[in-house]
Amino acid sequence: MRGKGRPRDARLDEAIVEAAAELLVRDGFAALTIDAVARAAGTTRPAVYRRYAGRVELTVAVLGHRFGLAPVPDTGSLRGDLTALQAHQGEMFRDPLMQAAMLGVLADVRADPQLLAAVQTRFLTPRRAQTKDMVDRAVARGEIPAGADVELLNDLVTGPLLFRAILPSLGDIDDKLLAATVTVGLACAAGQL
Amino acid sequence: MRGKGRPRDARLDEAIVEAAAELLVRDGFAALTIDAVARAAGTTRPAVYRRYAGRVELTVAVLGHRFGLAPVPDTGSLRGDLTALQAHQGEMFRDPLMQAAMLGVLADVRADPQLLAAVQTRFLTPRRAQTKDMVDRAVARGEIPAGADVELLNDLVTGPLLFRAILPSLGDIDDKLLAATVTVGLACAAGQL
Amino acid sequence: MRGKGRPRDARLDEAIVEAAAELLVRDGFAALTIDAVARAAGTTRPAVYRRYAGRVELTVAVLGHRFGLAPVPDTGSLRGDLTALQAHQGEMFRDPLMQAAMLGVLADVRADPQLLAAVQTRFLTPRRAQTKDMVDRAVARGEIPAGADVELLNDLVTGPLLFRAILPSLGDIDDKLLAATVTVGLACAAGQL
Amino acid sequence: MRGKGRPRDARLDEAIVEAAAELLVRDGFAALTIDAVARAAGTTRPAVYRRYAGRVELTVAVLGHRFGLAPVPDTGSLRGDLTALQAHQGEMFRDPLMQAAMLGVLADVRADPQLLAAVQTRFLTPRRAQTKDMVDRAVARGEIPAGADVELLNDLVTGPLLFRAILPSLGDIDDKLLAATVTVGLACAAGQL
DNA sequence: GTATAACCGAGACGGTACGTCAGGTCTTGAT
DNA sequence: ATCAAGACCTGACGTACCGTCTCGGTTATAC
Repeated sequence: MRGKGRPRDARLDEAIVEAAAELLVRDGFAALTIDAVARAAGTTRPAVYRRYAGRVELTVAVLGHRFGLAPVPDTGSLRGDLTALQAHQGEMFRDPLMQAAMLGVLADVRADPQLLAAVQTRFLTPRRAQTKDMVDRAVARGEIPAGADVELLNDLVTGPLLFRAILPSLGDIDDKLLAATVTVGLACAAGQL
Repeated sequence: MRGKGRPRDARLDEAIVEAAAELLVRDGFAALTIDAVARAAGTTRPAVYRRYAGRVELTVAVLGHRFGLAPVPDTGSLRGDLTALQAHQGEMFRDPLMQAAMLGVLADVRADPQLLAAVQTRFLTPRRAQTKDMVDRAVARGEIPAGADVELLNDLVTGPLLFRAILPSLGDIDDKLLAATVTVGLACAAGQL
Repeated sequence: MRGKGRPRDARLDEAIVEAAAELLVRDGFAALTIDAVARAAGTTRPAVYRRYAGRVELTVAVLGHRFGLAPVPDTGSLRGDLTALQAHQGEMFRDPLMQAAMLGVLADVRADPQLLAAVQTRFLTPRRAQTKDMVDRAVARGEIPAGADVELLNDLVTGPLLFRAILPSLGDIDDKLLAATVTVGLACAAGQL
Repeated sequence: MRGKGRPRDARLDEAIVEAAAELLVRDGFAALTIDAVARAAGTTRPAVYRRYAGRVELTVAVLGHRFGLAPVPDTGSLRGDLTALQAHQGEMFRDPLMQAAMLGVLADVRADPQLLAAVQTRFLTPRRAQTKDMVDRAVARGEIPAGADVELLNDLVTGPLLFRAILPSLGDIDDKLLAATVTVGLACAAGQL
């Protein structure tokens, strides 16, 4: 079922993604050019363009490769689930690669609706579903009443982490912040917000 | 008292800022080039460069011009102050200009420490001071005990708004979100987080 | 045997030379900018710079393209050869393109020895060789004694044409002038000057 | 009859012309900018522009200042007059200042008819008149018949000198050339061309 | 004596053109 | 159909210089 011509070099696939990740961390998204990636990967521009339509698509692929699907936690309590989720999110937003890449991708994505949809289905929707499952389980357990606003919950606990990830001059994403967001999340789930 | 050379054309000052604002809203920060701004303003590149060192500085100026110093509210109660603050922040983050410009600026700012400092002193520090005043007044009134973590408070109430502003596919920055953040802010100020 | 990269667009080659020629005739060499050429040719500056190092090189190429190697005449007599040569030179110096371009090139060439050498080998040396051949043939035929000063001959017959070509207010390069220079050339070749 | 305002600084007048002459010889006409002249003369651009409309006008003034009206020679014979004239012209065309400035002026003059007229009345017309006087005297003396073509004569004797002045790679303007042009001039005056 | 006017320096302005960089595309010849 | 190599065309860059203008101050003539 494979095409007729010469097959793609698998080592190039990997070299390109690795080169992109390294360049992102070292020089930031603004300095990420397909040219630089190709050079760092020991190949040429067309070889990169054959795999990715542009630097945004490449960066999204790099992020997806590194920060794949979150491990769905089921700790038995909503507090435990939320704590695990925030620990995971904290780790992700603290990662230098994520910090370097995130803003640039988001900035460029605004212009292209197609790209926006791709990012959404790859990153946002799964997380949202995960949060919903978490809340549903808590409702089933009788921990909280039904009817919690899952979107609100998600944004309240994720927003502060994102905020600190964006500007390096703000405080770290430390345990105190994570604990506070967990408390906020519980209150929101309980319908107190 | 005035400098010695030929004075700057005030109409150009305005035309440039207006052209930049319009282009930002229409095409986004990624498509904002000094070239395009100059053309749209009916002038030439050097005239723009004489006023701003680059597109980031220009964008920061546009934002500063539109979203000048926040009106310091003193409503007599912490709840009132927080509500006013969040209403103001909500309006700002809902503005298409802010949404179009913010991410690009933040992305480019990461690389240049000098630029970062400029953005910080122009936008972040004043807000932070404002929040601190608000809390101090509440302590003086006896509404809350001293010792609240002002930074944490600020990030908890601002982060969710920013989050929704970043991706147009998420929910709006509606009254429900603002009310929730006010409640979260009060709890934080009261030391309950 | 062709290079490896993408071949040059032949239509651009032509469009650039044509645009340059047209602009030269219309506005003169002083107004010939790479910018204007690129615009008139429907392309961009780099495309022009890839082909020519600057406006002087471009102009030299245009002249070389239009006033290629002179057809070597051998009419059987020195008088016939000289008449043919002067007819050809007269036509060349009467051409509006040559009149528009010549002075600017010569003015700029003075500064750059490398450019000077290029112009010399492209335009001066061939003509000089041609004149020498003409005289040698006449000597072989027995028309004139050996030992004529070829350089002197050349300058005596070319100088007056150039002089009239330079300033449009002087007289035309008419048949009377051409006939006079032929007579002068014959006298010079015969060693009477 | 002098204007009302502050009179012009005569030392500046001189400093500007001298600076221009020096720069012309050193760097050539192509590198002659009003800015450089002003700096070398120890003044500012507006002071130069107050005196000359541009670099061409300035250069013309410099040339006029240096190569003023030719001393009208009347040696008693046409041959003597022509020899004197050519000696003078040879000296002029050999001068580095003339060689540096001439071509640039002529190139720029083509575009501007007004400038062309100025150059003509300042340089060409006087010379032409001089040649005519010379021929008229010879006719009066009975040396030659009336009806000689003065313009032709002028171009035949001046052209070769100009030609050698234009390109530094050609031969010098030596005595042999001057002698040849004198002979040519005599032949022309005698109606033999 | 005072007003007027043109000059002076200093210096920034608006704008044209420059020469270059980097982005994304295309062609070639070979695997 | 892929690979490397490499040149292509284009949009945009940031800079240099031009000729002009504005300023505060000076120096002559004219009222």
